[in-house]
Parts: sequence; C-alpha cells; structure tokens
Amino acid sequence: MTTTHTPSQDRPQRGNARAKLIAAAHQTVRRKGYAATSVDEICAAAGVTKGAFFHHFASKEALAVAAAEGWTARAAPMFELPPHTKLDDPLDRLLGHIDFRLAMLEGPVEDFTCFVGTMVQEAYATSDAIRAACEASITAYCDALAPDIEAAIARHGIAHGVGAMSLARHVQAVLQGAFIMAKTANDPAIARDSVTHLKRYILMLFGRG
Amino acid sequence: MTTTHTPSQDRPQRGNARAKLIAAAHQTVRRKGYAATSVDEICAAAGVTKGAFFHHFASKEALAVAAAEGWTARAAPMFELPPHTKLDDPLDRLLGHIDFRLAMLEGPVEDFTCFVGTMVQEAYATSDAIRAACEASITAYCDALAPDIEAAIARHGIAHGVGAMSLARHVQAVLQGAFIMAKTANDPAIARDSVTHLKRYILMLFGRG
DNA sequence: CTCGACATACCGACTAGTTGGTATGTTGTC
DNA sequence: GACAACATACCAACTAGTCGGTATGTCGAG
Repeated sequence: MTTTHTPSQDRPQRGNARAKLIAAAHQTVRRKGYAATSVDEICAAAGVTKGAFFHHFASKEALAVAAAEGWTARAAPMFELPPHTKLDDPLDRLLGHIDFRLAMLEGPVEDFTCFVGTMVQEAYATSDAIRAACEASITAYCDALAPDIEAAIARHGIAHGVGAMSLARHVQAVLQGAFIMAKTANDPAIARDSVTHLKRYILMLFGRG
Repeated sequence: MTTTHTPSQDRPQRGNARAKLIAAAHQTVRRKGYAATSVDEICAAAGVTKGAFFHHFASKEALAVAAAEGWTARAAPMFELPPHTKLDDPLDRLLGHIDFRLAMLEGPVEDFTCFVGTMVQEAYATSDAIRAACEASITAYCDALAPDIEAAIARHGIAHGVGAMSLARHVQAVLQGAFIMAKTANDPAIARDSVTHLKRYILMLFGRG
C-alpha cells in the first residue's frame, strides 16, 4: 500500500497550521480579548510553533484580519443549514432565526459570544485594518439577514416605515449588547431576556404583537 | 499674606493624583481597551509618576476596580440633572432619558462609549474583581432606571407583562450594542438608529406606538 | 506659637519577566 | 533539488511592579 493523500493519524499533519491558528484565535480572543492574548498563547492553543505562525501571518494584526474573515465563513452556515430557513413565509424565517440565536445562548459565555464584536472594541481606534475587517464581517451578517426582512415587509407591511437594513443592524446591535450583559453577569439568561425583547419588538412591528 | 489651603497655581497640587489617574483610565481605556493600556500610559495621561500610581493603587487591576466605581459616580448626574427628570409622568421621564441618551451619541466614538462595558469584555474571564465591579456599575444604572419604568407600568400598563427590571436591562443592552456598532462603523449614526428602535419598542409596549 | 514626631503623597531609577517579531535551520513533498 | 511548511533560538522593546528616598502636610506637647 502506497502513501495516500489522507493524513496519517500518528504524525502531525502539515498544511493546516493556518486554519488551526485562526480557530485558536477565535477561541482565545473570545475569552481574554485581543490585546491580552499573546502570539505564544495562540500558538500553544493551536499546537504549532511561533515559526509556523509568522510563516502564515506577517504579524499579529494580520492574523486578526484573517480571523475576522474566517469568522464570517464560520457564521455562514447559520443562515443556510437550520430548518427554519426552509419556511415559506419570510417573516417566519426571520423569527426562526431569532429563535435560533436565542437557543444558542446557553452554556459558557465564551462559547456563544462574537469574535469580531469582542475584537473591534479593542482595535477600532488602534488598527483600522482590524476595524474594517470586523465591519465587513458584521455587515455580511446584516446583508444575509436583510433579504428576509425585506421580503417580510413586502408581504406583511411594517409599522412606522422601518427599513430592512436598519432592522437587521438593530438585531445585530441587540445581540452584541446581550453578549456584553451575559459577560457582565457571567450568565446567559440575561442575554436571552434581551433577545426575547427583540423578538417581541419584531412581532409588534409586523402587527403580530 | 500667609499660605492658605487653596493650592497655588504655579505648583502642582497634591492630593488629586488618584482622581486624575481614574479619569485618565476612563479616557484611555475607552480608546484602546484595558489590556492595551499600560500603567505608564495612564500615568502619562494623568500627569503623575509611576510612584504615585502604586502609592494609590496596589495593582493595575485595583485601579480598574476603582475606576469602575468612579464610573458609576460619574454617570449618576445623568439621572438627576437633566430637565426631563422633573416631568410628572414617569413614562415621559423614561422617554426623556432615552432621548437624552440619543442626544449623547455624537462626536468621537470614544467620548460617549461605556467604560465598564468596554472593560468587562476583556476582563470577565480573567479578573472576577473587575467583572464584579463592572457588574455593580451596570446594575446601578438599571436600578436607577427601574423605578420610573415601574411607575410607568403602574400608571399606563404594559404589553405582554414585561417587567421593569427586565426592560431596564434591555435598555442597557441596546446601548452597549449600539456602542459596538458605532465602533465598528466608526460612526455614531448607526448607534442612534438602534436607540431609535429601542424608543419605538418602548412606545409600542406602552400603547403609544 | 512652635517644634518635633509622624503620616501621607509623591518621585524616578531599577528589575524580572513577557511581548511581537526575526534569523536561521530542518523536514516533508512534488 | 527546489520550494513550501514548519521548528528552534534568539533579540530589542516593553510590561507591571518594587524600592529607597524626598517633599509636604497633620497634630499633640510644651
């Protein structure tokens, strides 16, 4: 039997250090923040050496930018896979998404909080590259949410002439705020409570309150 | 003329280093985050030396805790001074407060964002002392907001049995989330938009939508 | 009033350890 | 054997915190 492309289990496989570093950054930065997370720490969590780090990334900042892009990719399945995405009524899809986000708010805080939201707080004034990368990720989220909102408005109408993109950004804002509250109290319940307010608001806007 | 208790202008006055350090911490941490702000930097911003720093605070963490307490004190006048606090209807006072917060969202982002909200994001998992101090500050805000909400519910009733403290926490969550969005886009307008959604939600809850 | 004893407020050079980043060597793969 | 993917050793800069010392106040006894 010849050697195959399939990586063997006993040897550390090559070529995935970059992905492991990004995953380690997601995990560690969500727990400790960006500045408090050292390059050495990320390397240790990823199980690679510092040489590998600076082979793939020119700087810590470059990793941060790549990790922000990676976060967008990681979040994408959230809009495609869950069953509620198959619902016929766009408003049901929107409400299904809110319920989905609500269901995520369980367990350790660092497992459901937002990587880019955490990072942008520290870097918005010191690194415009990181800030822009985080903005792109959050904008991608809102862009993914807006079509269903737009369609729901078209089908059901909405109170006070609220815009689709504006509401999408508000959803994101409430989620980010809920994360902070959960971190503050070290309790996800307080975050669920806020997202429940958000759901009620949406229901009322669409006349289902 | 004998020397008085009034500090002369040419000599640096004694006894206010502590307050200056806390103010410098508020300013610097809101811009760069907690971990990225060095003790030397805070000292430079406050115009005092490192010796003075460690005379007043046992550690950087101790300053953080004191600064969180100082933040609460700094925010208190917000609930007492503005004209809307004199309104008769508690719902008008609540809405007046939201409008007041809305009006604050102007100019440079680091001038209206929340010190404790920024700090707790970085420290919730690494320093429980800081986390608890931030929680106390945010809880104090909610406690100050809740009585008017409670009274407004008593006078006007509220939809869906929403609780006063729950709504107060939601107000805080939306504000925190709005700050993150403003940092992300480097633009206060996006934050104002979210707080406008919040105001509309409150209006609808109280049947004024 | 004043003088000494003491306490508080502050200074700035120093240290031990950590940081992001580099320079160079090794290993696997086409 | 050439090139990408790592590993190891190292460095200059920066970090929080220390420490011996000084300036400025407080206060009670004489």
